[in-house]
Amino acid sequence: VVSSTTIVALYAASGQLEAAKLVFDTMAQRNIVSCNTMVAAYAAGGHVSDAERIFHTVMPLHDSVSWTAMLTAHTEAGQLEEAKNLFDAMPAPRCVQAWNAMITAFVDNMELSSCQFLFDAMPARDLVSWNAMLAGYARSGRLGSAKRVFARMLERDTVSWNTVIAAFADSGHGQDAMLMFLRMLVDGLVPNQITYTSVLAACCSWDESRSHFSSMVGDHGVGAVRAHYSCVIGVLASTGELGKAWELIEFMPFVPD
RNA sequence: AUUUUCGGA
Repeated sequence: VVSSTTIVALYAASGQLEAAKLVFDTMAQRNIVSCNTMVAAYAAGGHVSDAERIFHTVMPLHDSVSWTAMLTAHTEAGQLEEAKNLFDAMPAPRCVQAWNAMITAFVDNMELSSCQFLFDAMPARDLVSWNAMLAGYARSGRLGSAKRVFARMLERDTVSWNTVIAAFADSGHGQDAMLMFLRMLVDGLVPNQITYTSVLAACCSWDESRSHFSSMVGDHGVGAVRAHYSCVIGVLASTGELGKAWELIEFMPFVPD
């Protein structure tokens, strides 16, 4: 059961929902973990009714992972009301992950006041709760509130930093994004592919882009993806260096998008 | 072995 479940999870993680389903359907036995894995797989693919079928008719018992996975299925499908109902129907005590999933459901629907209410009401908050709240304010463009949340965080990880850096970069505050990036490095956090998507977009010259690009690959071992090239091309376009931009498009090891 | 937070799809 364990090895089959692992295979289901691996297929799901690589987006091969059909293969995951095939393995799950042909398993000799299933337990709560394998069912949870399949519910999560359907959730990620936006297949709510299939997730519900497993949740309601295949599984005899539910644990907190089952409930949280099902809640996420509704969120992914844009069903906020159903997500709320499921959250209310969950047996207490609800795990922190369920609270976090519910906060995310409100974030996806831009209901920031409900997010804040849940965040304040939950019995205990972890780093993910803080990051979810931060992402809510960042995504809705409420930079002031985002900064306030960030400042109040006692612990920050790469996700937290990525969220604020992206918030600044996306709102045209490139300088602030770069400053936050430097603070991130000073704090000893490890930048990843997502960090650099914002950092490269926040650059304002070819020299700056080039220096961050080589530091990305050389110092931090982050592989360049097409999005990184797109950011640099965007910088070149914004500075009017169209010749260089075209040259980079031809030079980059990706099909242009 | 499974669920919650950041970019992209």
